[in-house]
Amino acid sequence: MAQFANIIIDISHEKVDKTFQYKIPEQLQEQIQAGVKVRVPFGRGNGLRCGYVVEVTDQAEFERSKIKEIAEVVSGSIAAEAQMIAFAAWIRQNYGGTMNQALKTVLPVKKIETKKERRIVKLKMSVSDALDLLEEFQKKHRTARARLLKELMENKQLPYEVITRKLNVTAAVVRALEEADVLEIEVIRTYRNPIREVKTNQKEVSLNDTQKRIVSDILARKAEGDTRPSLIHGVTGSGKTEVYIELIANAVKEGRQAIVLIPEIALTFQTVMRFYRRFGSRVSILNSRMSAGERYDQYERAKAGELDVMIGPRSALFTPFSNLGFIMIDEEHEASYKSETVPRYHAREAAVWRGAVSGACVILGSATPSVESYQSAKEGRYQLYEMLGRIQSRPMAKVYVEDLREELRKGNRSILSDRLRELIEQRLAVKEQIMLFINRRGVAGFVSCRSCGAVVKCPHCDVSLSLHNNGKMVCHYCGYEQPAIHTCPECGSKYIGTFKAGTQKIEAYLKEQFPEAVTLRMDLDTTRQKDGHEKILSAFANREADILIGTQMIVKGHDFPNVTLVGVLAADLSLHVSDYRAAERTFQLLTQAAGRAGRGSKPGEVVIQTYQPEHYSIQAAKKQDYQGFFEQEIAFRSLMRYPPVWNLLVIHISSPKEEEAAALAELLKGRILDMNIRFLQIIGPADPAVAKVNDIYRKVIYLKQENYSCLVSVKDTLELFIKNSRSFEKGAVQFDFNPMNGF
DNA sequence: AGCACGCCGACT
DNA sequence: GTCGGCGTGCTC
Repeated sequence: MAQFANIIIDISHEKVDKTFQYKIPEQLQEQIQAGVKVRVPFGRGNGLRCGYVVEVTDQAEFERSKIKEIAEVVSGSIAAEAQMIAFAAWIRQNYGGTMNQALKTVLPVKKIETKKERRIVKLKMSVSDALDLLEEFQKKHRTARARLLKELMENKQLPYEVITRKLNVTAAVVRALEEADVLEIEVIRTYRNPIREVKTNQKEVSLNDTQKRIVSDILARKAEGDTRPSLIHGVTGSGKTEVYIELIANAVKEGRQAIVLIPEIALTFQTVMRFYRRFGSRVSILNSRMSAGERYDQYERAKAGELDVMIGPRSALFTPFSNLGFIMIDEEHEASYKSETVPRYHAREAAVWRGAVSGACVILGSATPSVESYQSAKEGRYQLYEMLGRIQSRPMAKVYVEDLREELRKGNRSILSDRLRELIEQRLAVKEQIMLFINRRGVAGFVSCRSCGAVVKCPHCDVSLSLHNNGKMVCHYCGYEQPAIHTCPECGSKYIGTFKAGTQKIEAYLKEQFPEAVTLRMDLDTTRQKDGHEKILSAFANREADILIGTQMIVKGHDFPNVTLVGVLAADLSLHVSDYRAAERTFQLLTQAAGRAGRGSKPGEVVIQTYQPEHYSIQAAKKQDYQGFFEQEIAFRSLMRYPPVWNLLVIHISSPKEEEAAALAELLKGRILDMNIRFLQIIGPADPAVAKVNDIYRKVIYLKQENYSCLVSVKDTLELFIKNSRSFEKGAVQFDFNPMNGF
């Protein structure tokens, strides 16, 4: 029976923006749980304040004698805020970290300038009277009053924060002067609306038969009480968005609210406008470019019932709607739905939880569903809907796979295969546009043979070895290492090494080969400035350039009707990162790239260049055969016991001292072994891809087990162990369940 | 945020 | 002395 409750006091001020521990009195035991609103004695005066229970525990984290008792439970509080606190508790439990870290992800940042109310202080007397009063204050050494009055005489009105912060005048002084009729305080509510006013067009779009069938089936299932999430597998251009909008409209009609999650990169003006035209100013957006204040305002508007729909990336999931009816996750396979900081939650899993708790309908959508989701659908945890035809029956693009080994054999050592070069020339001649795509991300130096395509792999893990700067080749899964090689072990060729070709090099090469063509380049360098991303894409959409070269950012979202040729320069790049999701990611990228070609009335062509044309992810992408890919991939995951068949928990250990990190890792491993869990596979401690960052040394341990909740309980045990062990004061430990990115 | 405590100049 | 006002620090 838990004795203590950690409580966050309901005062919006940084100084008390943390948890306080209280005893749970006997008679309240049953009512106390995360999210419950309570009243507690607080501060020296023991005045009763409202607060929310954030966590229930047996651990006294404070001197026991100083812990006070909870006074009472505030009943009937199923407020949005309480729900979000229960959400934080769930996230902490499932992904690790502290309750404060979980709260910070779930609740909006409270900052002084982000208050929903702005208080303005105005002078309430004539200047001559004020002058007399000022003299009196100065004479009597009432410095704070004098400072404030002088400033008010110069400015007439001042924001409250300026007075307390810059002028260093306490609230008590302001209140005293208010009572003395020297000044008055005006309260203004200000919300920032991030979307410009636009005429709305409420007219309903007519749905085709497939769209209608899906909408009515989802609604029927909901009416029957089937709470399972739905997965919509819809190819690019199949009209998924209309289905989402229809379902949202339905929830709104019932007086409920909707959250739409979109990967940040796809959150374009076009996308937002589609929702905005239908739902008007009751739609809002969140994005990472917004200031903390703007984001806070959006959460406040939602809480106040001024919004029906919130659109945004991962963090929009935490919009405090009180009667949430619908959660949509578009492009659900995207890695950006997994948080890269503690707590490392997955927005898809968290959305499913929130949907279940609030009775909201959860819809996942993708042209290339994640292996996890598709597996869930196959096993009946999700309901699957397929939308495999394009609207107006536009033909799918024609896909060519070009073997780069063959090109080398023919003597072509350039970055363009003969076919791609030929097709580029054709397109330039008829003034149609071309996109060239290179996947540079996560290319942690795998070594491949340009002659036969062989990639050096770990003999134990079936993932590529990475070439480290010290000349060794290392497996990031098990720590296996071997010296770097200079001839191919398969064919003896000396054309072996890491693949290096940046977007800049490619652009330079194209300028030389096709001097008449106008090129645009999109990568981290060219998009760093504000809206750089959007500028380049709209310039290309306006046909200001013939060829767009870029990394994966160019294959997401955006419609370019005049693009009829898409080239993938080296599909292998994403295939050989040392990551069990490499094949999945490659298939997704190739499919998306193919979806870019021929979205207008003209048919499209796609050229995929690769050293491994026989690989199933490339073959499946060529045939645009998701099913075929899935069957092969799930077999591989099953064989290698990777997620979603088994589950993986990665434990990151870091410390400023190398020996310390290694020692802590061993200590944790020892503790795990002590638990003596059956069928738990322990790998490591090993060095991660980047073993040292900012002079912090890192180690990783991988745990594999079929049962997810078994890994959660391992995490619980280790968290307790870490908390009670002094050895961990010098190091940090993070948990990552089923990671999305390479190690 | 709100409250108490300790410090400091001013005044009976 | 001691009173009133100001600044600081703490709140489980």
